[in-house]
Amino acid sequence: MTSTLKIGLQAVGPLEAKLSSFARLGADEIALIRGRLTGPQAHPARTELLDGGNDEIRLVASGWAGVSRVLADGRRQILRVALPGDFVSHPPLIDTKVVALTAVRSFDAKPLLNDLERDPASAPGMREALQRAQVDLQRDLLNQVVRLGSLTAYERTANLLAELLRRHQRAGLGDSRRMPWPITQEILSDILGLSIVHVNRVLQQLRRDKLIELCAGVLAAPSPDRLAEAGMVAEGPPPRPA
Amino acid sequence: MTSTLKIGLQAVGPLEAKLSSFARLGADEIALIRGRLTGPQAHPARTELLDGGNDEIRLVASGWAGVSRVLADGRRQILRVALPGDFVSHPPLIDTKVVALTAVRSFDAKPLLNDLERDPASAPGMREALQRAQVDLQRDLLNQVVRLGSLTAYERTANLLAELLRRHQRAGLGDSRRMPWPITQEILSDILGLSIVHVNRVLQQLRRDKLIELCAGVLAAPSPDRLAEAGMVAEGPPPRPA
DNA sequence: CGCCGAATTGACACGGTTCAATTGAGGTGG
DNA sequence: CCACCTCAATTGAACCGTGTCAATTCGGCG
Repeated sequence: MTSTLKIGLQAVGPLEAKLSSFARLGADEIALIRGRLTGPQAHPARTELLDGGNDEIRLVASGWAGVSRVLADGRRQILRVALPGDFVSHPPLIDTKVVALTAVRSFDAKPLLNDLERDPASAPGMREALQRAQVDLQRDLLNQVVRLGSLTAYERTANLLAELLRRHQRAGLGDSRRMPWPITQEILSDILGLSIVHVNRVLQQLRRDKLIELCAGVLAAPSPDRLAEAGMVAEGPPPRPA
Repeated sequence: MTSTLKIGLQAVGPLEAKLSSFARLGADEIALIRGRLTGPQAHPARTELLDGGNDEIRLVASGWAGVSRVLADGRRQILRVALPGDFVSHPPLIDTKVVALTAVRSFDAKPLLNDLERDPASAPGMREALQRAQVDLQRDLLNQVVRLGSLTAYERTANLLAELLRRHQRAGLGDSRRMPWPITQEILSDILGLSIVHVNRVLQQLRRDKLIELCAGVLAAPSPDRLAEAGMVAEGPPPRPA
């Protein structure tokens, strides 16, 4: 077993879990995922994930990535967070890059997706799952607009944390109450469109309100429901289990 | 010539102009647009554009529509504005509806899109144009996140107005300096995530700064470039002309 | 031990909201 | 033709959420 293969086996976990939550996958389809992921790469924090290729698509295998736009005067907005199991590609918005928020490992997802496009019928479960994942992505993006446009700092933060918890759970990372918490408050402030100082105070308030606990790189929510409620989360029905 | 056909001929204007700005369309393809638009409908302001059908897709022919989410306590965020020539469908986010911001006329776009899906090769120009329009839509959505997350009220407003000017121009409605302005400041405040009172003050400031003029339902920008600059607009290269 | 980035805290400034009242512009009925 | 109603736009004043600046503490890590 080569080192690459070892990495590959770890890597499929989150993607496999995520897709399985959207549609039932056959053993052959899971094998397809494992066999078609190539070009493993390690990205130190703060580096870009994509090079020039305009149609590049990579799968985040571990760590958190962010789609971020930097304005002329230095303000930075992170448009979306990509967790393990998520795909990233060049955003159509100018001055917008995909950067590693933590250390990240990724794979080239082009071969896998090309195969599917060429012969959709060969992996019907995958195809449906990817479609649903795409819809989910769009939903989270719309929700990010609501977060930034209509929620207070406190609600905004709770809303984001609830979303990240759900996504981690779906990717098989952590349970519904706990997830890794690898990012700084500065990064969080760039996601939420708040100042770093205010993020700090909001997090403290959330802790005082017993909505979250934060220690040793792990974020725990004693009651995910109360957290979601505080964040005005609009919950749809859970996806069809596999 | 029936009344419906008359409406149809007016309706293809914006869509035809928009798509033509993305790819060269053959005469047969334009005829396809005209022939395949059915189910014309008139929507009074403040009503929903879509009924139950989950896969419904409609083309806005005149007026402005908005994708809006209403929170439990009544706060409303308009996620995106749909102008003539834009398609609308059920958003994946819960509690989110497509509503008429002004009086709107629309068509059922399903037959047209179904034809294209069934036989993509029959209208290659259309296919490419629709793809580019889709990318453009995604870009505007990402930009809405930046607007709400990182820009001040003044910048936010300038940025939105610049975007609406560009989109109107692309749809062949008004030139690069002028566009119809059919919405109230309350609606604008729901797009920008600001209070109605503050929107009023920002608009006055923009007028004092000679960035916009507003009268008789028409918005004029003496210098679109300065407006875009004030809005921190990240301009990409213009689309390939037809 | 000493360094450095991240987290935390306090004081203050400011952008934006809220409340409340006024003005202006159609639209309708007497 | 005027009176009246309603909704949108406008204005003023007070309030408050959030940003800014600056200093301090904390926690790894060499």
